Amino acid sequence: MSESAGAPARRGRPGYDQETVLRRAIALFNERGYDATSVADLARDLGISKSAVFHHVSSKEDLLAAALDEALDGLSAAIDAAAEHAEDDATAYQRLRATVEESVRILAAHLPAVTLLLRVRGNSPVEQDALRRRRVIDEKLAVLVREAVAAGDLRADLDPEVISRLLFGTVNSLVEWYRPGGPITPDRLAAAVTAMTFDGLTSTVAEVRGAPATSLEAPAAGAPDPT
Amino acid sequence: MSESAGAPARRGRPGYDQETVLRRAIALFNERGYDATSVADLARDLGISKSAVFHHVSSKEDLLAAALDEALDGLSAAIDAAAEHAEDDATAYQRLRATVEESVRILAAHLPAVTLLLRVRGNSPVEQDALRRRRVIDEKLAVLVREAVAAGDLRADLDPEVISRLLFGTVNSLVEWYRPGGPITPDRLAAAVTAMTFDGLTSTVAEVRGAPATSLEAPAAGAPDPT
DNA sequence: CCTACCGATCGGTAGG
DNA sequence: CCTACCGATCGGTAGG
Repeated sequence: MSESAGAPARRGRPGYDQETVLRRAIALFNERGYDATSVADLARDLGISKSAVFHHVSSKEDLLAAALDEALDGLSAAIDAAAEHAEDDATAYQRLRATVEESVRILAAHLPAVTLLLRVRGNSPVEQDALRRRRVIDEKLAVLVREAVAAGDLRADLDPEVISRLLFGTVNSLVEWYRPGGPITPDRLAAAVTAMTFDGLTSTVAEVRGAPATSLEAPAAGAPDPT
Repeated sequence: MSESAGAPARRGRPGYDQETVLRRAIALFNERGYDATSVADLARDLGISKSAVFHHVSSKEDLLAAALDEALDGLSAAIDAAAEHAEDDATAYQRLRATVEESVRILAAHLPAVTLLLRVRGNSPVEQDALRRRRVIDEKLAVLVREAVAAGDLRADLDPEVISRLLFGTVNSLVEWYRPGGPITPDRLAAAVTAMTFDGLTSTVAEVRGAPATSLEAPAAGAPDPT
C-alpha cells in the first residue's frame, strides 16, 4: 500500500518516494520513540532493505529534521495568522482565543509531526534547533496572554506566565489522545479546548456568558476559518 | 554530593546506595530519554564504572520499573483518597475537583518519576504493565467525571470522555514546565489548574461564581486537605 | 568497585 | 546510463 504518490509513470521498480518514507518514519518514531527506532526497523516496516532506505534519505536525523520542520512551520503560520488579525479591531483576548483554536487545528492536521516535536528533548543540534524555534512560538503566545490580562479580559489572580503554560500545555496534551478520523472533528476539538480553558468546565453559567456562537454538540456545517 | 543516604557507618568504600542511583537514573532518563541514556552515561554521571552500576542494580529496566512504580503508587493513592471522601456528603463535582488538586500535588511531589511515567510508550513488558496501571487510574477518574456531568455540575455540551481527556491532559502537561522549588508552590499550582479547568480563564464572572475560598495570590497558610 | 570482555546490534556505506 | 534496490560489511557502541 501507499506506493509512488502522484509521480508519473517511471521505468524501473516502483519503489517508494521520500514522502512515503517520511510518513512511515514519523509513525514509527512516535510509536517507539526516535532513539528506540532503528533504520532497520523502518526498512522492515517498508519491506525494503536498510540500504534502500538510505537511497531515499541521507540520514536518520534528516527524517527527524523534516518532521520537526513540518510541525514548526505549521505552528508558526498559525501564530502569525492570528497576529495579522491585529489590524482588525480584534482584542488581545479574541486574537488569543482564535490562536488557540488555530493551534489545535494545526495540531490535528499535522498530528504525527507535532507529536514528534513535542517529544524532542534537545539530544542533538537538530533537536536543539527545534526547541529554539518552539520557544520563539511560545513567547509570541505569551505576549498575547499578557496583553489580554492587561486589558482585563483574563483573570488577574493568576500569573500571566502560568496562564500561558496551562493554556498551551492543555493544547499540547491533545497529541496524547486525540486521533483524527474519529468522532471528534478538529473544529469541535478546538471549540472544546477553548470552552474549557476560557469558560471552564463548571456548567451553571456557561451559557449565560459571552461564549462564542459555536454549538459544541452540532458545529456549524460550513466550516469556519478556511485557512 | 548525595552519597549513602541515611545508611549507618559501613566498612569499605563509601559508594552509592540504590536510592541515589535511582534518583540520578530518573533524572538522566528524563533529560535524554530512556532509550537514549546508556548505562555508561549513568556511570559517567555518578563517577563510577559501568560495571559498578550493575553492582547496585540488576538491569537498566529495573531502574525504569522502580521509577514507574513510585509514580503509579502515588497517583493511585491520590485517586483512592478522593474515593474515600464519598462517605461524606461530598458531591461528585467536589470529589473530582479535590482529586484533580491532589493529583497535581502528587505530580509535584514525585515530578521526575511521574514525568518518566507519562513518557512511557509500551516498548517493553515493563512499560506495557505501567500503561495498564495508568489506564485503571484514568478510568476511575472518568467515572467521577461522568457522575459530575450526570449530576448537572459539569457542562453538558461536551462529551464526558472529552472532558476527562482535557482535564487530565492539562494536569499531565504540568511535567513539561513545572519545577518545584520555584515561585509556585504545589498548592498554588493545584489551585491554578482547577481555577482554569473548572472556572475558566475569562475574568469577568470568576469571582461571582461558587469558586472555592482559595485565594490564588496568597493561598491559605494552613494547607488544605492534609492527605 | 575495576579491567576486561561477550553476543548483538547500531547508523551508515561499499561494490555490483 | 537510469532508478531502485540487494547482500554484505564497515568502524563503534549498546546492555550486560
